[in-house]
Amino acid sequence: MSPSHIHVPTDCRTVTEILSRVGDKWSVQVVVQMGEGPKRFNELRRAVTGISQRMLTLTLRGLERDGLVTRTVYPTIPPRVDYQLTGLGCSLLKTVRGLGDWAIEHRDEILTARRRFDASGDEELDRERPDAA
Amino acid sequence: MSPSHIHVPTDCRTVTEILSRVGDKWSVQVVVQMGEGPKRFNELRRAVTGISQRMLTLTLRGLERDGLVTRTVYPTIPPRVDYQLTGLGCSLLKTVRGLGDWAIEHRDEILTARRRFDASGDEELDRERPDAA
DNA sequence: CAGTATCCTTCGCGATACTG
DNA sequence: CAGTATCGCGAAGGATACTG
Repeated sequence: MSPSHIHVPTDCRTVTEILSRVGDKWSVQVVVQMGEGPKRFNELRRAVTGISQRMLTLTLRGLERDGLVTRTVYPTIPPRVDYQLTGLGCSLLKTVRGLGDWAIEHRDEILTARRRFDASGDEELDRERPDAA
Repeated sequence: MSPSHIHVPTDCRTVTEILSRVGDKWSVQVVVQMGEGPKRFNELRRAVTGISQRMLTLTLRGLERDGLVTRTVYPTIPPRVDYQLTGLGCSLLKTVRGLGDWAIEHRDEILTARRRFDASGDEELDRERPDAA
């Protein structure tokens, strides 16, 4: 019943905390993979290039803890575990896509700005040490 | 002229890279502060509670490098430096607010899920060591 | 297959001191 | 006021080995 439309300082920390979830190295990529439906552990591992077994486990635990994914164990041999986005997870995915689209849309602008910035830094160095060239 | 609506693998890394900007500890908070207009260095420092001088400098440099803020130096004594969002920076702020709103909206759901998860973990421990209680 | 446990490295970040 | 330079810690994350 707390008025969520009123911004109190507490919200800032909460938002930052949740943003750090999104900002961590793997969560978003894992969530995106599950967007297409339930996935098994090694299926995710192959889909998310570069992730280690350890980090996939930790990432999935974190997402499960926050109620973003469900973990379903089928006690077969060999064992089978399915991970699936919850409603909350789906809604996060949608929101995150907004950011993803922004990134793709402005990718070139950013890369260009970066090159300009780096280049202008080099110029300053050249002015300090004209004999460097 | 590259078809930005077609997803090639390269985009994933770019998106991740830009998401990590958003996910870092201070960038978003600094950007939000500048949303209300140009700000001076120490003004930002006071507004963003907990940030160190070093991190504010690094954060601002990063944002400037990516073309998200401009840095204007007034060669007065004492020196005065204004930081201001660019158009690109403003558009990022808008997008990030989407995520912020999501976080505020689902804050309680997440916290509840967390408590449930942590509690169920304790139960399992109790079952393994019934004498622990 | 789906993990857990352990070790080890890298790096983000804070604290502190100094400068134009 | 607005930085830069240096040091050190703790957490994040990778590699590897082992298990039900």
